[in-house]
Amino acid sequence: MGNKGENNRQLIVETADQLFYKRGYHQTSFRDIADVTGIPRGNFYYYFKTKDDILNAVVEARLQTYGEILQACEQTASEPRQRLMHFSNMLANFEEDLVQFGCPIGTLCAELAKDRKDLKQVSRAVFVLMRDWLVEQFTALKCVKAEDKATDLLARMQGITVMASVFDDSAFIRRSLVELQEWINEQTPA
Amino acid sequence: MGNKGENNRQLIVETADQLFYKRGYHQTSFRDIADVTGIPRGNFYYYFKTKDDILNAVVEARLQTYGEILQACEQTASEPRQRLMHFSNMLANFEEDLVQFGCPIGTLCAELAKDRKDLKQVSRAVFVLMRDWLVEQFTALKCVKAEDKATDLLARMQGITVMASVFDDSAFIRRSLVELQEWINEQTPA
DNA sequence: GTCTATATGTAGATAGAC
DNA sequence: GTCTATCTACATATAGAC
Repeated sequence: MGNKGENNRQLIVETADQLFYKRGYHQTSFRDIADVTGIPRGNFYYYFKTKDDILNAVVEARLQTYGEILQACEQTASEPRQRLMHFSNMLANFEEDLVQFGCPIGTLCAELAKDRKDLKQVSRAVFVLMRDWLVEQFTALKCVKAEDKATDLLARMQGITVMASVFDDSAFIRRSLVELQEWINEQTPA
Repeated sequence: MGNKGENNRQLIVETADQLFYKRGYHQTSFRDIADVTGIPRGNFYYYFKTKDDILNAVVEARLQTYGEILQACEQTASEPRQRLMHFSNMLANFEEDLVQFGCPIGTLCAELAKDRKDLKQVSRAVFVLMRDWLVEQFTALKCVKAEDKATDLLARMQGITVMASVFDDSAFIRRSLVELQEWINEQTPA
């Protein structure tokens, strides 16, 4: 009844999201997306003008997804410190994929920073979303320099993910998560 | 006198090294390397069988380069803690490129982890080189769990680089380096 | 809205003259 | 050793029938 189109569009975006993550943006072709979705290559241009437009839609979808994750962190815990704990638990929750493919957001920005700075700016919106939320939590903890703490936490998680992937070492994630959560517990009003 | 060939080979490797860093492996074509070096595309196959072989040569060259950097850290300082300080100073020394293109080794491994795990294993040799050296330094410091400390330091540096690149923020590198060096100073035998 | 056929460009790789 | 011309495959994107 005319909503088949929207279903197809969503299917393309979800599939592209996964493939951009697990193969990379440049290494994902329309053929790849067509093979997974069963939608012919030519149809893509009914929904999107260019491949870049698909990336824009993927970033929008990720903003939605990670926005919901942040909401879940808020609803599961009322105390900011516990919310940060839940946030950092993402390292454990996505352990297997992180080791194999790295962080979906970090690796996308890293890839696009090299030859598509315009798209990198688009992709980093997901990091901005998370950083802003983290600033709220550190501010609620009455930490000094909440902005710095927020970026520090993201940097710690990115570094852990990069090295875990380099050395195919999921145990490193688990060990580092313990240390990271100790660090979170040390964050006080000063 | 027959050594022109070796010069050309070295020129190809050095140019590929730079381009693989600043554009990425997959996004660097033979045409790109030919344009920079002035060597015709067809000639590449006199020196290398495949593009993958060029990557292997680039990794060998990087092992040489970073081996020399580690030697310099050793020769500049006799105390292990000071050697670690010099090592971490790489963040400041390469600040501009790190913000624009990320870490040459980290981003290469991250890219290849997605669709060329075989080449990722090759590329991570540079990390193994650095980690082994760091283990020596932390062991000389009589730290417990020197292996863990070595990987922790690499992870911290990777995370700092990723976020600095994401937010185009070289000031974040400088601030984080101060905190990282405080951490190095806290590493004691206990 | 859906699909096939195709245009246009470029990738890695090869052949063979010089 | 060096260079040009070319092969095959596949990329994004378009045209137009149904």
